[in-house]
Amino acid sequence: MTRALESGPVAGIPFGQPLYKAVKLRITRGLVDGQWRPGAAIPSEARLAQMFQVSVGTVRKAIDELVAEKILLRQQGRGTFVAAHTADRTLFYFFHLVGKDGRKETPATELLSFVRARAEADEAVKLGIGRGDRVYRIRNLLRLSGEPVVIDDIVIPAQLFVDLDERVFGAREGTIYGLYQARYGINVIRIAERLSATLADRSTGALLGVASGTPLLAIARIAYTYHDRPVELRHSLVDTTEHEYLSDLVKT
Amino acid sequence: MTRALESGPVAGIPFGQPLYKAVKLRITRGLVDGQWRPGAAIPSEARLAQMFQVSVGTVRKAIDELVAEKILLRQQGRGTFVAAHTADRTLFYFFHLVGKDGRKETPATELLSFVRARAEADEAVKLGIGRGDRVYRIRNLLRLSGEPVVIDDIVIPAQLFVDLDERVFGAREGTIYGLYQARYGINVIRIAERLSATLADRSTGALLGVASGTPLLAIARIAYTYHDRPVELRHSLVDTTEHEYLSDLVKT
DNA sequence: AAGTGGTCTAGACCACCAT
DNA sequence: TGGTGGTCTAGACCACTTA
Repeated sequence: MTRALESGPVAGIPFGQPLYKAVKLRITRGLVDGQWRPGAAIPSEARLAQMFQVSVGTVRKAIDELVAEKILLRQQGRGTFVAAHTADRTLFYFFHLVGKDGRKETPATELLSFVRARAEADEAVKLGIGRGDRVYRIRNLLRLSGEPVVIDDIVIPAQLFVDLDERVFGAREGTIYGLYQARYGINVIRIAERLSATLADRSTGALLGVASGTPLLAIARIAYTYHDRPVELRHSLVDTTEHEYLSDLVKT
Repeated sequence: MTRALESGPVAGIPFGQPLYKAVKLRITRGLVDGQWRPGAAIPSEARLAQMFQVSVGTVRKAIDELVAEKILLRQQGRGTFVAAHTADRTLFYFFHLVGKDGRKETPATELLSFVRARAEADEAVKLGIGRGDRVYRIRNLLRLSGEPVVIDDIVIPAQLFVDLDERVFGAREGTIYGLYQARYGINVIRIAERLSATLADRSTGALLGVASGTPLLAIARIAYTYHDRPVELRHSLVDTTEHEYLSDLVKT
């Protein structure tokens, strides 16, 4: 088997790409179309090698990258699994607040409002949808140890989350990204965040139980699914009196 | 060659460790003791395999991890190089501020003060030194597009940076971490940061050209060298009027 | 015992770079 | 042209999990 894929076993792949990239794309396709669901095991490396007519080493290299991206999880002796949005994973990869003593805690979410609306121009650009397309706007209050700490304003395209409503959102078990994943097949795999400092106005101050003029951490998030497709905007206001935002590049 | 290293070619390694971990440690040793210097190439994979009496694949796996940690850089056809603290690398991995328009810019540094002092209790713990050990305290003003944006307060142990003084610090070419690396052989390879929101007091406001009471982003950083050894504390205050802090997990 | 991922080897060939 | 890293293969054996 030569390096380039001039007419290989993996169809629909650009020429000149390494074989393992093609294998990675084939596996990703299986994830996108729901062939292998979150929490479940994908076929064994030997089986995939057989399916794709490549060597096990090549399959391993493809899976290596997906594991590095936290899309797949390997468990020796058990198999390779599609990462699911459990509370633990959310806490580790998608929730960056910790107590000033360093402790991590799962936040309790309280739905403040849920409305149907239309995308503003800048939102449409960031979400890759049309200006004026339908969106849901969701406001949540997050508590840590019972105290209000974060106000989250979420914007998601209605076309991706058909028939989502306040009842479904409120009745979910588990995390918000778990709901996206379980009910709508949308798997958030990466987020990008921009942080700045701002001041609490009267209404947000009231929600967070702080005086207006209190400094707050403002976080603008874009959440992405496979192939860097944006699926959610989220703007957070954080009272950093007792908590901090942790930014730490992971080590091996 | 079996998996475990009961009495292998690589001495001084715990039993039961994979061979490639031992190889990785041997390579890291060469980096720590300055055998292979930043910017220079390490021996070829074939040569290392020969030196360590292992297969090329095992050397590659060790290097793979060091490359993933941004400690080494591979360049096809040229060799594998020790990452150096160039302005570009700093901008990409150690400086997280971007303009609100998304543009990255190298900051201009102005030394405000340089004093010899002794470590406070909490600083000593974070730096892994004794309480009261000598440290340098350095205050810098960072400008972006000519405007003051950041105040940096740096604390470093004097024992690691012997004979550092204001003149040496001010006369450096390149980045601060470049100075640590070139003159003291201390290679910062990872940072951890905690962010919160605060208010400008009168003196910091004056330095940043903002009114007291302006919200600022506070960043507490610990910088690490090999083996997770802390070597620098840095506290930053950022005017986020025109700039934001970018937190983005890197993709493959 | 069977099946999974994890490690290690040896070798072939390709792509890229310097000379 | 020679040396470097990059890809791909094939096979052996180990470690771990499950039944």
